Amino acid sequence: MSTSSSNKSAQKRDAQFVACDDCDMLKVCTPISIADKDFSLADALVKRRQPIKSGDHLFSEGEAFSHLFAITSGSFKLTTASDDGQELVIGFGLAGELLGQNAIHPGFHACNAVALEDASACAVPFTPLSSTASQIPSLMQNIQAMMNKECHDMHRQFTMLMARKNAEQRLAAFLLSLSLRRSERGFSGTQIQLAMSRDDIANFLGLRKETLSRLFTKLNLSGLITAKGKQIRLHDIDGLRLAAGLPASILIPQEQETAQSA
Amino acid sequence: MSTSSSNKSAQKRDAQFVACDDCDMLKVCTPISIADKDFSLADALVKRRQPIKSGDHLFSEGEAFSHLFAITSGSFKLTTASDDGQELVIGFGLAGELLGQNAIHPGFHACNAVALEDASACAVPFTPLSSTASQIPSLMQNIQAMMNKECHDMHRQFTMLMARKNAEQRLAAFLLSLSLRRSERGFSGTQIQLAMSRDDIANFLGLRKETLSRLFTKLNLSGLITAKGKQIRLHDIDGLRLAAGLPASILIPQEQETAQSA
DNA sequence: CGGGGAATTGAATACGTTCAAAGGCCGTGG
DNA sequence: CCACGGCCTTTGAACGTATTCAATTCCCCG
Repeated sequence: MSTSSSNKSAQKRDAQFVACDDCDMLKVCTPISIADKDFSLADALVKRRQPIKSGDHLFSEGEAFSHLFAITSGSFKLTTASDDGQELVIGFGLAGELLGQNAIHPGFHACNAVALEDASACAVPFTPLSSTASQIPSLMQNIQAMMNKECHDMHRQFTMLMARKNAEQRLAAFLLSLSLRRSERGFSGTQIQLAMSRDDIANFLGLRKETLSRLFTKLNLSGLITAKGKQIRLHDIDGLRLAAGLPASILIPQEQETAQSA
Repeated sequence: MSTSSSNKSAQKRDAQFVACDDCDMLKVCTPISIADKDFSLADALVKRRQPIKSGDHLFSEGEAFSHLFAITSGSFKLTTASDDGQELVIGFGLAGELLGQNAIHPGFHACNAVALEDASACAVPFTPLSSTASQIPSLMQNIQAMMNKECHDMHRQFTMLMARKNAEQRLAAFLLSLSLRRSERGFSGTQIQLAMSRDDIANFLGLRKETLSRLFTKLNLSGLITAKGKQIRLHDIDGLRLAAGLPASILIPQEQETAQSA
């Protein structure tokens, strides 16, 4: 849908959109297209680039699982209700990333996906996908691997990021994680326009917004970043890694393992 | 090794062992036995009740994945090296539970499994298992479900238990989790003989041993538990749930979802 | 019975939270 | 175009919780 419209804003718009090549769903979409005689099966299955308005739910906690989603633009926060009813932010979904995959097993969504800004997503209905997958081992494997990676990242994230780091380390690690995830999709890793509020970040990191605010100020003063509202610029990645309590990046060019996906 | 020895201690010894009926591997073992003409295929595949000495590794970080393990007696701690080389306790494995399943996907173990006491485990070689599984859908599904449950528990554990609870809530939640997991295998849920040291618990909970010690004292004084060394007695489950910041248990008889597997 | 590691206790400190207030940004309406 | 109001963010000060360092006690094992 968004591939139409005027030429004028195309430049700017495309900069925010993620190409299929940069999308995590590629490994799902491609086998579908190739395997079937009809080359456009993927197109037939996938509802491409559905718009979601800021604040709207892509899916909600408890909802039956039906589709896998690939975020093609915008971003989402993943939330769940805590035992005492508070909103818990348990992650963020950025353009190019997948959402909903951890609902495959239980069959229902364990969290809400709320658009942090106007966004769009491709929706892959899972029933035809899984029946296709059962005939295409590589597709099944891709889906499996995807879910497992997700699981591992989550585990690592909480083991490392949440439990044993102090406030400053958490924020530094969070910014680095965002940076890395953006880089992986072809966005700038040093110039970041945050979509989420300080509250959401604080909630996600298990801190208070006041604490988080002080930390932003501190990182600003130390020269590691320039944070002006939601515009963040990272000046010193290695310095941030140090501040995050992570090993220096020099030795690990492709640091898949140490990267926490938020 | 421990299956031999005198008759005298048999009674006591068996009390610590887990029967196949109480073992998480049952769903894996049973389909193998049934599916094959040779009813004893499971026996042929599974290396039953291998002894592991206290302090020995069932598997180690980085090691190639080859077997699924079912703990038939004793217990293990799961550890990994943190970024700065410290030991991080990321979980515990109790009798009747599975170990190694989260190594299936990456193909290598992401953590160490260290016996906290003399233990024994059944080892299921994964290659024949997975080839068997590809012919038996239900087996494959069971393995899948197993891994997914693990993933969810882990996620929930860290989301809820680690990140946003204070020290007292963490300890209370930890004790409740142990209690529940023991109950599920037919062990007492109120009388617990800890296999792990205070240090290991503190490490797991992201606290200092001194803090943990003070908390044990506090819970003792409040009458919720009696902790004398590694002998723990839980007196008031609902009180503990309250202390853990969890909703009361009354409404949820089978609280699979709220149970954090440590 | 003695040695040594584990566990507990105490006191001072550091870190994050809480409560309170001020500042800044943005959209609405005059 | 500016003024107003609301919300998000920042800053300040007091407080509470967990950590740190140090000393002591307990308990297991030889």
